Amino acid sequence: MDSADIKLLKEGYLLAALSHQEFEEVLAHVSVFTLMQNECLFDQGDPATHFFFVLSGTVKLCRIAPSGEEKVMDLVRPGHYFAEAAMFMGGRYPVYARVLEPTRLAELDSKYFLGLLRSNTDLCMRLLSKMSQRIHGLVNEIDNLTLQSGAQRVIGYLLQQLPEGAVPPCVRLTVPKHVIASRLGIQPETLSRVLAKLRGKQLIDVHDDQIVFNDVDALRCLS
Amino acid sequence: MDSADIKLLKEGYLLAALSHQEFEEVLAHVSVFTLMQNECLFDQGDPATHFFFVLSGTVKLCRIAPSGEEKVMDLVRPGHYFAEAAMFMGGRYPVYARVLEPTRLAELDSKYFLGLLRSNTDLCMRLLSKMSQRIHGLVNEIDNLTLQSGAQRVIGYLLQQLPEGAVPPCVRLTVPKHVIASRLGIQPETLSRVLAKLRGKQLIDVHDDQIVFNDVDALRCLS
DNA sequence: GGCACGCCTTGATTTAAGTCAACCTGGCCT
DNA sequence: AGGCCAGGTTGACTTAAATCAAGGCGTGCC
Repeated sequence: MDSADIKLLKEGYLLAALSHQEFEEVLAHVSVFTLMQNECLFDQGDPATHFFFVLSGTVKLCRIAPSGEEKVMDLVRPGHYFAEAAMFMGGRYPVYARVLEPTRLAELDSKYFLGLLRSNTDLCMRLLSKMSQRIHGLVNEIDNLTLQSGAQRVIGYLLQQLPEGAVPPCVRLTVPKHVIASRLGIQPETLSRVLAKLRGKQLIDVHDDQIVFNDVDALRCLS
Repeated sequence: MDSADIKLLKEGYLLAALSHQEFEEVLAHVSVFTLMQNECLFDQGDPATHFFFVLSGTVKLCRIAPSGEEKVMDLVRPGHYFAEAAMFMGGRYPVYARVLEPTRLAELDSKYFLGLLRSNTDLCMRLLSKMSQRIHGLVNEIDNLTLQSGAQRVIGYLLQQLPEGAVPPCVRLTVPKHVIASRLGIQPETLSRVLAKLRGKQLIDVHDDQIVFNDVDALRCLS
């Protein structure tokens, strides 16, 4: 664990509220390791003994429905925590976690962290706020899934990925397209067709995983 | 505000962790009032100065999409809080709230309650747990909306409404059908057709808002 | 090299659900 | 009573997306 890792970890919202001393204590309870592509971190239904922070790479959180079909619930990128909700539940992981590429993770002990929370009210408040935001985000996602068409969801996703100052405006898809499709609740074929149609309208150019936006405003209108 | 109200309020998860004395203090900051059918409690975008608890009746939480379409996000029944997430955000209500029938509400001051939280860690922990559960619930709803058909969602909703020990197994729909349809992300016509089809298969009997289940196991298989 | 495999694309077809429209019913109003 | 309106149902039609099927293309491996 190098100093860049430590900086990243400290900036994550769960630990940002800690005093320097508290943070050092937490560090002593963190273990860092790397998983290879496609390795599984935990299975849906495993006891939630730990929660995690992504240092580099990408973690895919998936849920398997009773029917056997599976749905990508989240793609966790560097600088973000995951599985912390399961910690408060004190139960089991409601999803399984697999890495999409070689991924460095920090693993934190749930019991230890719960103890820490009990002794730090401010931290609690920040957490409450963060979790509200997450709820807000999920509510928005439900919006998207019910009130918007597949094409609108694709455009919304692309615009969301767009970095602020990019000139010309473009994005690089950092995960396979079929993963994006699942996240948007559509089939890979449909995603492919939507992109083809946008390309036909000259609104975007697609070269493999590079997407250039020719008319951001027009796209924004469509979403 | 009678003793039944007070009991209900105290059993709600937000206040359950309070000591008797703290609870009495909170009571002094609660105001109770009744809204008539279709009255609006707050609008989407209003500053989130209060959060609420339903003593009797039903509150509909709706979100209006940029396109102008609207979607029922939640139906809050007696014994449940709502708008507490907005309190932690410290911003504005992301939904509007309207009552579906004459409804008694308890209104709590956000600033006061935040102060209380700062002085009570246990309460924080309970809240964190509850909010995790809510997140869990929303994740499940996203499941439903993406990998289940409309018919499956309808069946799932009906089974969820089914009281434990009802013989014969039946439910009464306590809200208008078009509201249920919106909540399930389908059109009223589709809901009507799904129910008609289930009736055709002898799986249920429908008499207005009374629905009798003829074969719960078969339904469970279909969901 | 040549073959297999994963990922993506494209076309043809099917299906689920939305839309549009007509109609029925019961409650409510003057 | 008569008329009106909201809520619900049903039918015909349209549309969006899933499904099925084929083929392209790059990568890795024997």
